[in-house]
Amino acid sequence: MPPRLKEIAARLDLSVTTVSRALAGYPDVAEKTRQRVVQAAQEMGYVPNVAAQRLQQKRANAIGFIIPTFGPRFSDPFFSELIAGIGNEAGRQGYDLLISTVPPGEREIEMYRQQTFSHRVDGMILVRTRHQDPRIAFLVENNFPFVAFGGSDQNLDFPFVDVDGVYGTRLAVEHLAHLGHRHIAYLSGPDNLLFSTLRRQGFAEAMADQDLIVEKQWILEGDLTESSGHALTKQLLNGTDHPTAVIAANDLMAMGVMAAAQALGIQIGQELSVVGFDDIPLAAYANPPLTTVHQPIYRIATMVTSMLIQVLNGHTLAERKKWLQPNLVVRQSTGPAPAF
Amino acid sequence: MPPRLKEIAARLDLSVTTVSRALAGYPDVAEKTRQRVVQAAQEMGYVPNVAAQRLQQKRANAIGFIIPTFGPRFSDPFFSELIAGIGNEAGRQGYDLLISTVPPGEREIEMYRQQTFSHRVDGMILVRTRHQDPRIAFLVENNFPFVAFGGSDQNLDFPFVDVDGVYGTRLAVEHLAHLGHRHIAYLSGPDNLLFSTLRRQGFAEAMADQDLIVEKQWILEGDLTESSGHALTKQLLNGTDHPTAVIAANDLMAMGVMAAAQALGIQIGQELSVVGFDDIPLAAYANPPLTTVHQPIYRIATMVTSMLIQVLNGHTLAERKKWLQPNLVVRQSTGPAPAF
DNA sequence: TTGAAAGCGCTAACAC
DNA sequence: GTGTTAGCGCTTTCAA
Repeated sequence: MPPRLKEIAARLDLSVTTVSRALAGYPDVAEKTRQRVVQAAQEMGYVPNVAAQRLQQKRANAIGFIIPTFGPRFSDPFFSELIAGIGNEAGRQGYDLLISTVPPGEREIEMYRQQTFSHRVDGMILVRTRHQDPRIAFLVENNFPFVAFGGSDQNLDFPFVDVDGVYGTRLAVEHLAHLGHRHIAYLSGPDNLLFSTLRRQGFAEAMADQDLIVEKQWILEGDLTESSGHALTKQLLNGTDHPTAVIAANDLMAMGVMAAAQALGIQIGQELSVVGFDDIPLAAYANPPLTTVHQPIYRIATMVTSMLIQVLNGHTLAERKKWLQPNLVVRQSTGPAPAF
Repeated sequence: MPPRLKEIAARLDLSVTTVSRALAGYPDVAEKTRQRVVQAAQEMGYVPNVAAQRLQQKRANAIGFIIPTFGPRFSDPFFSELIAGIGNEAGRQGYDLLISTVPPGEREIEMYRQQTFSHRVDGMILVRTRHQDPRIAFLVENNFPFVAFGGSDQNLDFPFVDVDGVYGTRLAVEHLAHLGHRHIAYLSGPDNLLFSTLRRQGFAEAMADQDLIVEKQWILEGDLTESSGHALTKQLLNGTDHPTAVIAANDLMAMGVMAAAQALGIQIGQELSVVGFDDIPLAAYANPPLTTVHQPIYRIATMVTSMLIQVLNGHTLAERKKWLQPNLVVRQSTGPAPAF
């Protein structure tokens, strides 16, 4: 339906070559001709066929983001913030964004092979890096451009942005300790995620520094969903001995913690303090508003994307490994430890 | 880096054509040859160059979803549910999903022109349809395949799925009326969205049927964000005369309503009842859990996507206009009207 | 300053 | 059954 270069050329009695060069802004086209071409293209509503351009130029002008889905859905504000940031920055710089979803595992790497080898995308964004991450191994091995949100424990050199989870969790522990809490539980994320172990490590270190004892049965592993936070909390509050505070590895689980405790008639902020990690937009609107470690997800997403595009444009990055310091946002879900 | 058809052909001493046909599963290839080809392709890690396929076949095997962003971000559980559904269904059927964001307005239609005329995508998903929606006009006019989540007031024939918002809001009003509420406020979405007017109309009709008076100053228009719900609620509760219940056009605003009221020391479910619309996953984990009109966003997203793919495959749809009946999920944010 | 020709990698019509 | 040829729409040498 829309015209092709051939039609424009025919109408102006020029060759396709000249029209192409005129539109691309090459200097070796007469100014007069250039203007005629540009105007005709405008009038006829010309839009280049990207398949042809991509085939010829061997670049897709697109970046890929494969969401590692754990359930059948990936409805998680963390991911929507990410998509927002990646999408906006990619669009701003003239790149398409290709989204796919796949659960971690065998099929995941096959997906990466498809996306990369098929020339669908020029580069990829990786998130929630894992221990001995097979995705990183694959991309590095094939020398395919990518930038990660999250570092790695592999001895591989690749660009990434990450938030210091050890430090962030330390902030949470110190905050609670200063409020007099001595019995603090920790809800971790899946152990294979790099950030999970870092945050948990931060918890352990900070607890030790505060001379607080970490109770084994108060360290539980969830899957980062509200329902998981909910379920683990029921388990946690089941025994006779309760923690007075819970730190969750992310906000979604923290929301689950609050809901479960409240269902048992427990006052959050008084009887039980809760701290999250992420500071998703809803954290401020929770009841009570959630104290949480703030990481600028949206901004990290744009950073990661713009770094990737720099790489794709052949630039070298000033800083290949960026570590950001998070900060604690204190709201009403935390308060002084209850007296016994 | 990955091999092309030419390499496979050379290695097996076949023509590119035969290799292509063997891989495509054409019957006019000797079984023996087919096996050799398939195995070689497997061994060599062949992945077709999609740009070439797309150019040749004149189809992108991709669908587009342009998110109408109202702010700089589109972090909204409604959209993440949608992306989840669209992405999963598209992936399942072998389609790529191209995501872009653009605020409604001039540039929006230009974006649609780019996506469609450039052959980036074969079809599009449209959401949050508007009055005299220029996107629908554009797509219908250009005969470009699309399916919408939301009907239209234009006299145009196109496939869509929608939820009966008039009925849904009626359920909310009736629920509150049965609880004895007579002073009900309504927080609407932007007036240009079709569903906003339908839901508001449902509100007006149901109120009339219950012989309840609609107070002009208790009908406010928000932008569907929590912060908007928050701000409007402060305004609503500012005067001397309060409603005893608020119905919000979506859950996010309802969350804002609850937070704002609670900040004023108001007990939700006792002093003020709140009803939302959508039933996003977090509604159940709100405090108190939110009474809301449930619409199956994820399922609608997969329906819309599978309908679009059917259209792209040349099938005619059994049902081009699907209306779904929502249901009310009663939780703890609503309760008997307080006695005065 | 412009045009002719080649080719990106693939599929499809048509021979053989 | 298999190969030859042409062509999708574009960019890019290379000549003129």
